[in-house]
Amino acid sequence: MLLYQKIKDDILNNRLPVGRPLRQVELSDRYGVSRIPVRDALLQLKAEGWLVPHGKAGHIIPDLNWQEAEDLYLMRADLEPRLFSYAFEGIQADDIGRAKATLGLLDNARLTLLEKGELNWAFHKILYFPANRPTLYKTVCSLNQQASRYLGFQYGPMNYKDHSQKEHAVLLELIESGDHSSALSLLKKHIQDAGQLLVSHLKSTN
Amino acid sequence: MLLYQKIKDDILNNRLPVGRPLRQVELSDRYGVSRIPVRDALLQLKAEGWLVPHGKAGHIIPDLNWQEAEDLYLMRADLEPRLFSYAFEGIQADDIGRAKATLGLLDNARLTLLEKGELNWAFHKILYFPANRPTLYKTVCSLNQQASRYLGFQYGPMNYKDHSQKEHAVLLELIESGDHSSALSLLKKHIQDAGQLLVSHLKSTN
DNA sequence: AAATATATTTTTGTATACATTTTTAACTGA
DNA sequence: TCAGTTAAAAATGTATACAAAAATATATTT
Repeated sequence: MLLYQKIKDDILNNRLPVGRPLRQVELSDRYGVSRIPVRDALLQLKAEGWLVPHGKAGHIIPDLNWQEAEDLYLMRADLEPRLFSYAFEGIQADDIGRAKATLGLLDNARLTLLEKGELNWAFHKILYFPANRPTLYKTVCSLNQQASRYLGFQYGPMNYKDHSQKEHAVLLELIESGDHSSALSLLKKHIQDAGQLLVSHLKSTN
Repeated sequence: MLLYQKIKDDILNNRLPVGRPLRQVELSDRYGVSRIPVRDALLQLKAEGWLVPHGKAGHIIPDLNWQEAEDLYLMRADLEPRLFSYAFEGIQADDIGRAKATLGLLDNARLTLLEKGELNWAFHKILYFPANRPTLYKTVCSLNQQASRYLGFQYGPMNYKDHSQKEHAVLLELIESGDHSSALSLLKKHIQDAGQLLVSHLKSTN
Protein backbone atom coordinates (compact mmCIF):
# COMPACT_ATOMS: atom_id res chain seq x y z
CA MET A 1 0.00 0.00 0.00
CA LEU A 2 1.28 3.41 -0.96
CA LEU A 3 2.13 5.84 1.80
CA TYR A 4 -0.41 8.22 0.31
CA GLN A 5 -3.12 5.58 0.70
CA LYS A 6 -2.03 4.69 4.22
CA ILE A 7 -2.25 8.28 5.41
CA LYS A 8 -5.61 8.75 3.70
CA ASP A 9 -6.87 5.61 5.34
CA ASP A 10 -5.67 6.84 8.72
CA ILE A 11 -7.36 10.20 8.21
CA LEU A 12 -10.59 8.48 7.20
CA ASN A 13 -10.55 6.34 10.33
CA ASN A 14 -9.53 9.11 12.70
CA ARG A 15 -6.22 7.52 13.54
CA LEU A 16 -4.45 10.85 13.12
CA PRO A 17 -4.94 13.95 15.27
CA VAL A 18 -7.29 16.54 13.81
CA GLY A 19 -6.58 19.80 15.60
CA ARG A 20 -2.80 19.73 15.62
CA PRO A 21 -0.38 20.32 12.73
CA LEU A 22 1.27 17.15 11.46
CA ARG A 23 5.05 17.34 11.13
CA GLN A 24 7.06 15.59 8.46
CA VAL A 25 9.34 13.79 10.93
CA GLU A 26 6.37 12.69 12.98
CA LEU A 27 4.89 11.00 9.93
CA SER A 28 8.19 9.59 8.70
CA ASP A 29 8.67 7.98 12.12
CA ARG A 30 5.10 6.70 12.22
CA TYR A 31 5.30 5.02 8.83
CA GLY A 32 8.95 4.03 8.98
CA VAL A 33 10.16 5.94 5.93
CA SER A 34 12.26 9.03 5.31
CA ARG A 35 10.83 12.49 4.90
CA ILE A 36 11.00 12.45 1.08
CA PRO A 37 8.13 10.05 0.47
CA VAL A 38 6.25 11.80 3.27
CA ARG A 39 6.64 15.09 1.44
CA ASP A 40 5.36 13.48 -1.74
CA ALA A 41 2.31 12.10 0.00
CA LEU A 42 1.62 15.40 1.78
CA LEU A 43 1.71 17.30 -1.50
CA GLN A 44 -0.83 14.99 -3.07
CA LEU A 45 -3.08 14.94 -0.03
CA LYS A 46 -2.94 18.71 0.13
CA ALA A 47 -3.87 19.00 -3.53
CA GLU A 48 -6.90 16.80 -2.95
CA GLY A 49 -8.04 18.63 0.17
CA TRP A 50 -7.23 15.89 2.69
CA LEU A 51 -4.80 18.26 4.38
CA VAL A 52 -4.44 22.00 4.54
CA PRO A 53 -1.13 23.77 5.16
CA HIS A 54 -0.75 25.23 8.63
CA GLY A 55 1.04 28.52 8.17
CA LYS A 56 4.52 27.84 6.86
CA ALA A 57 5.15 24.59 8.69
CA GLY A 58 2.98 21.54 9.10
CA HIS A 59 -0.32 20.36 7.74
CA ILE A 60 -3.67 20.07 9.47
CA ILE A 61 -6.47 17.61 8.87
CA PRO A 62 -9.39 19.93 8.20
CA ASP A 63 -12.43 19.56 10.40
CA LEU A 64 -15.57 18.21 8.81
CA ASN A 65 -18.31 20.81 8.51
CA TRP A 66 -21.76 21.00 7.06
CA GLN A 67 -20.89 23.89 4.77
CA GLU A 68 -18.35 21.81 2.91
CA ALA A 69 -20.71 18.84 2.77
CA GLU A 70 -23.46 21.05 1.40
CA ASP A 71 -21.26 22.40 -1.40
CA LEU A 72 -19.92 18.99 -2.32
CA TYR A 73 -23.39 17.49 -2.64
CA LEU A 74 -24.63 20.57 -4.45
CA MET A 75 -21.94 20.14 -7.07
CA ARG A 76 -22.44 16.39 -7.25
CA ALA A 77 -26.17 16.86 -7.80
CA ASP A 78 -25.40 19.25 -10.64
CA LEU A 79 -22.68 17.32 -12.40
CA GLU A 80 -23.37 13.63 -11.87
CA PRO A 81 -26.83 13.51 -13.46
CA ARG A 82 -25.30 15.29 -16.44
CA LEU A 83 -22.52 12.76 -16.71
CA PHE A 84 -24.99 9.93 -16.20
CA SER A 85 -27.18 11.33 -18.95
CA TYR A 86 -24.30 11.28 -21.41
CA ALA A 87 -23.54 7.72 -20.37
CA PHE A 88 -27.10 6.42 -20.45
CA GLU A 89 -27.27 5.10 -24.01
CA GLY A 90 -23.82 3.60 -23.71
CA ILE A 91 -24.47 1.48 -20.61
CA GLN A 92 -24.32 -2.21 -21.60
CA ALA A 93 -25.98 -5.24 -20.06
CA ASP A 94 -22.51 -6.21 -18.95
CA ASP A 95 -22.18 -2.96 -17.02
CA ILE A 96 -25.49 -3.57 -15.27
CA GLY A 97 -24.25 -6.98 -14.28
CA ARG A 98 -21.08 -5.61 -12.74
CA ALA A 99 -23.07 -2.89 -10.99
CA LYS A 100 -25.35 -5.50 -9.42
CA ALA A 101 -22.37 -7.55 -8.34
CA THR A 102 -20.87 -4.47 -6.72
CA LEU A 103 -24.08 -3.79 -4.80
CA GLY A 104 -24.03 -7.40 -3.67
CA LEU A 105 -20.54 -7.03 -2.26
CA LEU A 106 -21.61 -3.91 -0.43
CA ASP A 107 -24.49 -5.78 1.15
CA ASN A 108 -23.12 -8.71 2.95
CA ALA A 109 -19.74 -7.93 4.23
CA ARG A 110 -17.58 -7.00 7.15
CA LEU A 111 -15.96 -4.14 5.29
CA THR A 112 -13.72 -1.30 6.38
CA LEU A 113 -14.88 2.25 5.77
CA LEU A 114 -12.36 2.62 2.97
CA GLU A 115 -13.62 -0.55 1.28
CA LYS A 116 -17.26 0.50 1.58
CA GLY A 117 -16.38 3.85 0.10
CA GLU A 118 -14.51 2.22 -2.76
CA LEU A 119 -17.39 -0.14 -3.56
CA ASN A 120 -19.99 2.61 -3.43
CA TRP A 121 -17.91 4.70 -5.78
CA ALA A 122 -17.22 1.70 -8.00
CA PHE A 123 -20.97 1.36 -8.47
CA HIS A 124 -21.38 4.95 -9.59
CA LYS A 125 -18.30 4.77 -11.78
CA ILE A 126 -19.83 1.94 -13.78
CA LEU A 127 -22.77 4.20 -14.58
CA TYR A 128 -20.61 7.22 -15.41
CA PHE A 129 -17.71 5.78 -17.32
CA PRO A 130 -19.59 4.98 -20.56
CA ALA A 131 -20.23 8.70 -20.99
CA ASN A 132 -16.71 8.91 -22.35
CA ARG A 133 -16.23 12.43 -21.01
CA PRO A 134 -12.86 12.23 -19.25
CA THR A 135 -12.73 15.78 -17.95
CA LEU A 136 -16.21 15.86 -16.48
CA TYR A 137 -15.58 12.39 -15.13
CA LYS A 138 -12.38 13.44 -13.42
CA THR A 139 -14.03 16.34 -11.63
CA VAL A 140 -16.85 14.10 -10.47
CA CYS A 141 -14.26 11.64 -9.18
CA SER A 142 -12.53 14.38 -7.29
CA LEU A 143 -15.76 15.57 -5.67
CA ASN A 144 -16.54 12.05 -4.55
CA GLN A 145 -13.05 11.70 -3.17
CA GLN A 146 -13.55 14.77 -1.06
CA ALA A 147 -17.02 13.66 -0.01
CA SER A 148 -15.66 10.32 1.12
CA ARG A 149 -14.47 11.84 4.38
CA TYR A 150 -18.12 12.07 5.34
CA LEU A 151 -18.84 8.39 4.70
CA GLY A 152 -18.12 7.69 8.35
CA PHE A 153 -21.38 9.42 9.23
CA GLN A 154 -23.43 7.90 6.44
CA TYR A 155 -22.35 4.34 7.14
CA GLY A 156 -22.25 4.92 10.87
CA PRO A 157 -24.64 6.98 13.03
CA MET A 158 -26.86 8.05 10.13
CA ASN A 159 -27.52 4.48 9.05
CA TYR A 160 -28.19 5.64 5.53
CA LYS A 161 -26.88 2.47 3.94
CA ASP A 162 -30.11 0.50 3.56
CA HIS A 163 -32.02 3.35 1.98
CA SER A 164 -29.15 4.07 -0.36
CA GLN A 165 -28.90 0.43 -1.42
CA LYS A 166 -32.62 0.30 -2.27
CA GLU A 167 -32.38 3.39 -4.44
CA HIS A 168 -29.36 1.95 -6.19
CA ALA A 169 -31.35 -1.16 -7.07
CA VAL A 170 -34.27 0.86 -8.40
CA LEU A 171 -31.88 2.95 -10.45
CA LEU A 172 -30.54 -0.17 -12.14
CA GLU A 173 -34.07 -1.30 -12.98
CA LEU A 174 -34.84 2.05 -14.58
CA ILE A 175 -31.70 1.81 -16.67
CA GLU A 176 -32.57 -1.72 -17.78
CA SER A 177 -36.05 -0.58 -18.82
CA GLY A 178 -34.48 2.30 -20.74
CA ASP A 179 -36.35 4.99 -18.82
CA HIS A 180 -33.80 7.75 -19.28
CA SER A 181 -35.61 10.65 -17.66
CA SER A 182 -36.85 8.75 -14.60
CA ALA A 183 -33.40 7.35 -14.00
CA LEU A 184 -31.94 10.80 -14.33
CA SER A 185 -34.26 12.43 -11.82
CA LEU A 186 -33.91 9.53 -9.40
CA LEU A 187 -30.14 9.93 -9.46
CA LYS A 188 -30.40 13.66 -8.85
CA LYS A 189 -32.84 13.14 -6.00
CA HIS A 190 -30.64 10.36 -4.61
CA ILE A 191 -27.71 12.71 -4.37
CA GLN A 192 -29.71 15.66 -3.11
CA ASP A 193 -31.38 13.59 -0.41
CA ALA A 194 -28.12 12.10 0.74
CA GLY A 195 -26.68 15.59 0.92
CA GLN A 196 -29.58 17.05 2.86
CA LEU A 197 -29.56 14.19 5.32
CA LEU A 198 -25.83 14.51 5.82
CA VAL A 199 -25.99 18.27 6.25
CA SER A 200 -28.77 18.20 8.81
CA HIS A 201 -26.98 15.43 10.69
CA LEU A 202 -23.81 17.49 10.77
CA LYS A 203 -25.72 20.56 11.89
CA SER A 204 -27.41 18.65 14.70
CA THR A 205 -24.23 17.10 16.08
CA ASN A 206 -22.33 20.37 16.44
CA MET B 1 9.07 32.78 -8.53
CA LEU B 2 8.34 29.28 -7.39
CA LEU B 3 9.54 26.42 -9.56
CA TYR B 4 5.94 25.27 -9.80
CA GLN B 5 4.97 28.64 -11.26
CA LYS B 6 7.92 28.70 -13.62
CA ILE B 7 7.05 25.35 -15.11
CA LYS B 8 3.38 26.30 -15.40
CA ASP B 9 4.37 29.51 -17.14
CA ASP B 10 6.57 27.57 -19.55
CA ILE B 11 3.78 25.11 -20.31
CA LEU B 12 1.35 27.98 -20.91
CA ASN B 13 3.74 29.62 -23.36
CA ASN B 14 4.73 26.42 -25.15
CA ARG B 15 8.32 26.62 -24.02
CA LEU B 16 8.29 22.95 -23.09
CA PRO B 17 7.86 20.02 -25.52
CA VAL B 18 4.34 18.63 -25.71
CA GLY B 19 4.60 15.18 -27.23
CA ARG B 20 7.61 13.88 -25.32
CA PRO B 21 7.82 12.78 -21.67
CA LEU B 22 9.63 15.26 -19.42
CA ARG B 23 12.35 13.75 -17.24
CA GLN B 24 13.20 14.91 -13.74
CA VAL B 25 16.90 15.45 -14.55
CA GLU B 26 16.03 17.36 -17.69
CA LEU B 27 13.94 19.78 -15.64
CA SER B 28 16.41 19.99 -12.78
CA ASP B 29 19.11 20.97 -15.29
CA ARG B 30 16.84 23.44 -17.06
CA TYR B 31 15.88 25.28 -13.89
CA GLY B 32 19.16 24.85 -12.05
CA VAL B 33 17.88 22.96 -9.03
CA SER B 34 18.08 19.41 -7.76
CA ARG B 35 15.49 16.76 -8.48
CA ILE B 36 13.72 17.13 -5.13
CA PRO B 37 12.05 20.49 -5.81
CA VAL B 38 11.35 19.24 -9.34
CA ARG B 39 9.52 16.24 -7.91
CA ASP B 40 7.50 18.53 -5.66
CA ALA B 41 6.49 20.72 -8.57
CA LEU B 42 5.65 17.74 -10.76
CA LEU B 43 3.39 16.28 -8.11
CA GLN B 44 1.43 19.51 -7.82
CA LEU B 45 1.22 20.05 -11.55
CA LYS B 46 0.05 16.48 -12.00
CA ALA B 47 -2.63 16.92 -9.36
CA GLU B 48 -3.90 20.00 -11.17
CA GLY B 49 -3.90 18.38 -14.60
CA TRP B 50 -1.00 20.36 -16.07
CA LEU B 51 0.89 17.14 -16.53
CA VAL B 52 -0.10 13.52 -16.86
CA PRO B 53 2.17 10.62 -15.90
CA HIS B 54 3.69 8.78 -18.82
CA GLY B 55 3.70 5.12 -17.87
CA LYS B 56 6.01 4.62 -14.89
CA ALA B 57 8.59 7.25 -15.81
CA GLY B 58 8.19 10.79 -16.96
CA HIS B 59 5.34 13.23 -17.36
CA ILE B 60 3.69 14.52 -20.50
CA ILE B 61 2.09 17.87 -21.16
CA PRO B 62 -1.37 16.84 -22.32
CA ASP B 63 -2.48 18.04 -25.69
CA LEU B 64 -5.27 20.59 -25.80
CA ASN B 65 -8.50 19.22 -27.20
CA TRP B 66 -12.01 20.45 -27.72
CA GLN B 67 -13.54 17.68 -25.62
CA GLU B 68 -11.73 18.90 -22.52
CA ALA B 69 -12.57 22.52 -23.30
CA GLU B 70 -16.22 21.60 -23.74
CA ASP B 71 -16.40 19.86 -20.38
CA LEU B 72 -14.57 22.62 -18.55
CA TYR B 73 -16.90 25.30 -19.88
CA LEU B 74 -19.90 23.08 -19.26
CA MET B 75 -18.98 22.78 -15.62
CA ARG B 76 -18.08 26.45 -15.34
CA ALA B 77 -21.46 27.42 -16.80
CA ASP B 78 -23.15 25.22 -14.22
CA LEU B 79 -21.21 26.19 -11.14
CA GLU B 80 -20.14 29.80 -11.57
CA PRO B 81 -23.61 31.34 -11.94
CA ARG B 82 -24.57 29.44 -8.80
CA LEU B 83 -21.61 30.81 -6.89
CA PHE B 84 -22.24 34.27 -8.27
CA SER B 85 -25.87 34.06 -7.19
CA TYR B 86 -24.84 33.30 -3.61
CA ALA B 87 -22.43 36.21 -3.74
CA PHE B 88 -24.76 38.72 -5.34
CA GLU B 89 -26.21 40.37 -2.24
CA GLY B 90 -22.81 40.48 -0.60
CA ILE B 91 -20.99 42.36 -3.36
CA GLN B 92 -20.04 45.80 -2.06
CA ALA B 93 -19.45 49.07 -3.90
CA ASP B 94 -15.82 48.59 -2.99
CA ASP B 95 -15.76 45.25 -4.83
CA ILE B 96 -17.27 46.83 -7.94
CA GLY B 97 -14.53 49.43 -7.81
CA ARG B 98 -11.79 46.85 -7.66
CA ALA B 99 -13.45 44.89 -10.46
CA LYS B 100 -13.48 47.98 -12.68
CA ALA B 101 -9.85 48.68 -11.88
CA THR B 102 -8.98 45.12 -12.84
CA LEU B 103 -10.77 45.46 -16.17
CA GLY B 104 -8.85 48.67 -16.75
CA LEU B 105 -5.54 46.90 -16.24
CA LEU B 106 -6.59 44.21 -18.69
CA ASP B 107 -7.35 46.83 -21.28
CA ASN B 108 -4.30 48.89 -21.82
CA ALA B 109 -1.30 46.79 -21.31
CA ARG B 110 1.53 44.84 -22.83
CA LEU B 111 0.81 41.80 -20.68
CA THR B 112 2.07 38.24 -20.78
CA LEU B 113 -0.42 35.44 -21.19
CA LEU B 114 -0.01 34.46 -17.57
CA GLU B 115 -0.70 38.03 -16.45
CA LYS B 116 -3.78 38.34 -18.64
CA GLY B 117 -5.08 35.09 -17.26
CA GLU B 118 -4.44 36.21 -13.71
CA LEU B 119 -6.25 39.51 -14.23
CA ASN B 120 -9.21 37.89 -15.95
CA TRP B 121 -9.54 35.46 -13.11
CA ALA B 122 -9.02 38.21 -10.54
CA PHE B 123 -12.07 39.93 -11.99
CA HIS B 124 -14.25 36.86 -11.61
CA LYS B 125 -12.90 36.15 -8.15
CA ILE B 126 -14.06 39.53 -6.93
CA LEU B 127 -17.59 38.59 -7.96
CA TYR B 128 -17.43 35.11 -6.46
CA PHE B 129 -15.60 35.57 -3.21
CA PRO B 130 -18.42 37.33 -1.31
CA ALA B 131 -20.51 34.16 -1.66
CA ASN B 132 -18.51 32.83 1.28
CA ARG B 133 -18.75 29.27 0.00
CA PRO B 134 -15.15 28.04 0.22
CA THR B 135 -15.68 24.58 -1.18
CA LEU B 136 -17.70 25.62 -4.22
CA TYR B 137 -15.23 28.46 -4.71
CA LYS B 138 -12.26 26.14 -4.66
CA THR B 139 -13.72 23.88 -7.33
CA VAL B 140 -14.52 26.87 -9.52
CA CYS B 141 -10.93 28.07 -9.05
CA SER B 142 -9.62 24.71 -10.08
CA LEU B 143 -11.77 24.60 -13.22
CA ASN B 144 -10.53 28.04 -14.22
CA GLN B 145 -6.97 26.94 -13.59
CA GLN B 146 -7.41 24.06 -15.98
CA ALA B 147 -9.20 26.24 -18.52
CA SER B 148 -6.36 28.75 -18.45
CA ARG B 149 -4.33 26.55 -20.80
CA TYR B 150 -6.79 27.58 -23.49
CA LEU B 151 -6.32 31.30 -22.94
CA GLY B 152 -3.65 31.31 -25.63
CA PHE B 153 -6.39 30.81 -28.20
CA GLN B 154 -8.84 33.25 -26.69
CA TYR B 155 -6.35 36.08 -26.38
CA GLY B 156 -4.60 35.13 -29.59
CA PRO B 157 -6.12 33.85 -32.85
CA MET B 158 -9.72 33.98 -31.61
CA ASN B 159 -9.47 37.63 -30.66
CA TYR B 160 -12.20 37.17 -28.10
CA LYS B 161 -10.82 39.79 -25.72
CA ASP B 162 -12.82 42.83 -26.81
CA HIS B 163 -16.15 41.06 -26.73
CA SER B 164 -15.35 39.59 -23.35
CA GLN B 165 -14.38 42.96 -21.95
CA LYS B 166 -17.66 44.52 -23.08
CA GLU B 167 -19.70 41.81 -21.40
CA HIS B 168 -17.71 42.20 -18.23
CA ALA B 169 -18.56 45.89 -18.16
CA VAL B 170 -22.26 45.23 -18.71
CA LEU B 171 -22.19 42.64 -15.97
CA LEU B 172 -20.85 45.21 -13.51
CA GLU B 173 -23.63 47.62 -14.47
CA LEU B 174 -26.26 44.98 -13.83
CA ILE B 175 -24.77 44.27 -10.43
CA GLU B 176 -24.73 47.95 -9.57
CA SER B 177 -28.38 48.30 -10.54
CA GLY B 178 -29.21 45.26 -8.41
CA ASP B 179 -30.65 43.25 -11.28
CA HIS B 180 -29.92 39.83 -9.88
CA SER B 181 -31.57 37.62 -12.46
CA SER B 182 -30.29 39.51 -15.51
CA ALA B 183 -26.78 39.50 -14.14
CA LEU B 184 -27.07 35.80 -13.49
CA SER B 185 -28.21 34.89 -16.97
CA LEU B 186 -25.65 37.19 -18.57
CA LEU B 187 -22.89 35.46 -16.66
CA LYS B 188 -24.14 32.03 -17.70
CA LYS B 189 -24.42 33.11 -21.32
CA HIS B 190 -20.99 34.74 -21.11
CA ILE B 191 -19.42 31.46 -20.08
CA GLN B 192 -21.42 29.33 -22.49
CA ASP B 193 -20.62 31.59 -25.44
CA ALA B 194 -16.95 31.67 -24.62
CA GLY B 195 -17.01 27.89 -24.40
CA GLN B 196 -18.82 27.40 -27.67
CA LEU B 197 -16.51 29.78 -29.48
CA LEU B 198 -13.46 28.07 -28.06
CA VAL B 199 -14.74 24.60 -28.88
CA SER B 200 -15.59 25.42 -32.48
CA HIS B 201 -12.24 27.13 -32.91
CA LEU B 202 -10.46 24.06 -31.58
CA LYS B 203 -12.52 21.78 -33.82
CA SER B 204 -11.72 23.88 -36.87
CA THR B 205 -7.98 24.04 -36.29
CA ASN B 206 -7.51 20.28 -36.01
C1' DA C 1 2.59 41.13 34.54
C1' DA C 2 2.60 42.20 29.73
C1' DA C 3 5.02 43.21 25.76
C1' DT C 4 9.15 43.09 23.25
C1' DA C 5 13.46 41.34 22.02
C1' DT C 6 16.84 37.52 21.88
C1' DA C 7 18.37 32.88 21.85
C1' DT C 8 17.40 28.04 21.24
C1' DT C 9 15.19 24.40 19.18
C1' DT C 10 12.47 22.55 15.73
C1' DT C 11 11.04 22.11 11.12
C1' DT C 12 11.42 22.57 6.57
C1' DG C 13 13.73 22.85 1.83
C1' DT C 14 17.13 21.13 -1.04
C1' DA C 15 21.55 18.83 -2.46
C1' DT C 16 23.86 14.56 -2.86
C1' DA C 17 24.28 9.53 -3.02
C1' DC C 18 22.80 5.05 -3.99
C1' DA C 19 19.71 1.00 -4.77
C1' DT C 20 15.80 -0.34 -7.46
C1' DT C 21 12.96 -0.05 -11.26
C1' DT C 22 12.09 1.11 -15.93
C1' DT C 23 13.34 2.18 -20.43
C1' DT C 24 16.10 1.71 -24.37
C1' DA C 25 19.37 -0.67 -27.10
C1' DA C 26 21.58 -4.69 -28.66
C1' DC C 27 21.29 -9.34 -29.56
C1' DT C 28 19.42 -13.92 -30.70
C1' DG C 29 16.93 -17.34 -33.17
C1' DA C 30 13.02 -18.37 -35.95
C1' DT D 1 12.27 -9.18 -41.00
C1' DC D 2 10.45 -9.60 -36.76
C1' DA D 3 9.13 -11.30 -32.20
C1' DG D 4 11.19 -12.45 -28.07
C1' DT D 5 15.33 -12.19 -24.87
C1' DT D 6 19.13 -10.30 -22.70
C1' DA D 7 22.26 -6.55 -21.51
C1' DA D 8 23.27 -1.68 -20.97
C1' DA D 9 21.69 2.79 -19.92
C1' DA D 10 18.70 5.92 -17.90
C1' DA D 11 15.27 7.37 -14.66
C1' DT D 12 13.06 6.98 -10.56
C1' DG D 13 12.38 6.42 -5.41
C1' DT D 14 14.23 7.05 -1.11
C1' DA D 15 17.82 7.69 2.63
C1' DT D 16 21.01 10.86 4.57
C1' DA D 17 23.09 15.41 5.43
C1' DC D 18 23.09 20.18 6.04
C1' DA D 19 21.74 25.07 5.56
C1' DA D 20 17.88 28.27 5.80
C1' DA D 21 13.65 29.37 7.77
C1' DA D 22 10.11 29.08 11.27
C1' DA D 23 8.36 28.11 15.70
C1' DT D 24 9.08 27.96 20.46
C1' DA D 25 11.18 29.05 24.66
C1' DT D 26 13.85 32.24 27.38
C1' DA D 27 15.31 36.49 28.78
C1' DT D 28 14.78 41.54 29.10
C1' DT D 29 12.57 45.75 29.62
C1' DT D 30 8.91 48.74 30.86
